[in-house]
Amino acid sequence: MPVPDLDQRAHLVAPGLIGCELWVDGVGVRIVEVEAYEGPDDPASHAWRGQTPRNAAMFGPSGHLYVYQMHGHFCCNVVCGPPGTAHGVLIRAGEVIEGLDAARERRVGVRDAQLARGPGNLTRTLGITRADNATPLLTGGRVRLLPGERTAAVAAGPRVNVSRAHDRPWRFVDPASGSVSAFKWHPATRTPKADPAPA
DNA sequence: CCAATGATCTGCT
DNA sequence: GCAGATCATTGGC
Repeated sequence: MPVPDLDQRAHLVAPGLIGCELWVDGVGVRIVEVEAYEGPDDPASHAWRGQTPRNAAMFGPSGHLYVYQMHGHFCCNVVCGPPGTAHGVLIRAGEVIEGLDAARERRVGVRDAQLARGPGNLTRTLGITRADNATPLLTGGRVRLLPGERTAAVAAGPRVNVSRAHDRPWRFVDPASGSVSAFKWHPATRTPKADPAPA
């Protein structure tokens, strides 16, 4: 699975990232779950309302990392899309394939399969922090995005814990992996059926 | 300056 | 499976 062309739109890049590898300081994971966020066109994106100090990295060149902190956890995105479009792919989960000892040390009492299951857990396992925001992924820095083995299949579905734009199936997973989080609707919008009161 | 929001995680039932 | 904790960023007064 080669690293996809990161200048494409996020929802085209996202499925191509499944099976690729993310390495930080000797710890490597195989990406098994991602979500696409398409900047100002996407109500669920941090970039929807335009550029702010926090999301500035997403407006920068593709192939860089966008790290943000929320609820006391870090989440990381691969910046992609045509220049200036602020598209990004959130890395939601991965399987640790190298550096297991270091990974286990960072997450004591957690089963191997869920060391990097969930965005916040993944960054903690890899040791990614806000200091890695806007770091380049393709030029041999501390954080590197590398090609990996091709996966048997890639499944698409609605995004997790996003309160808007559920109709876009921009969550991509490797269905063969045990490190993928369960489908779950956002608490505020979990009712798939149209809630009443149209007019 | 203050209050609300949010791409989450963990623990308990 | 569900409710609560917890923290930085944002928008408004």
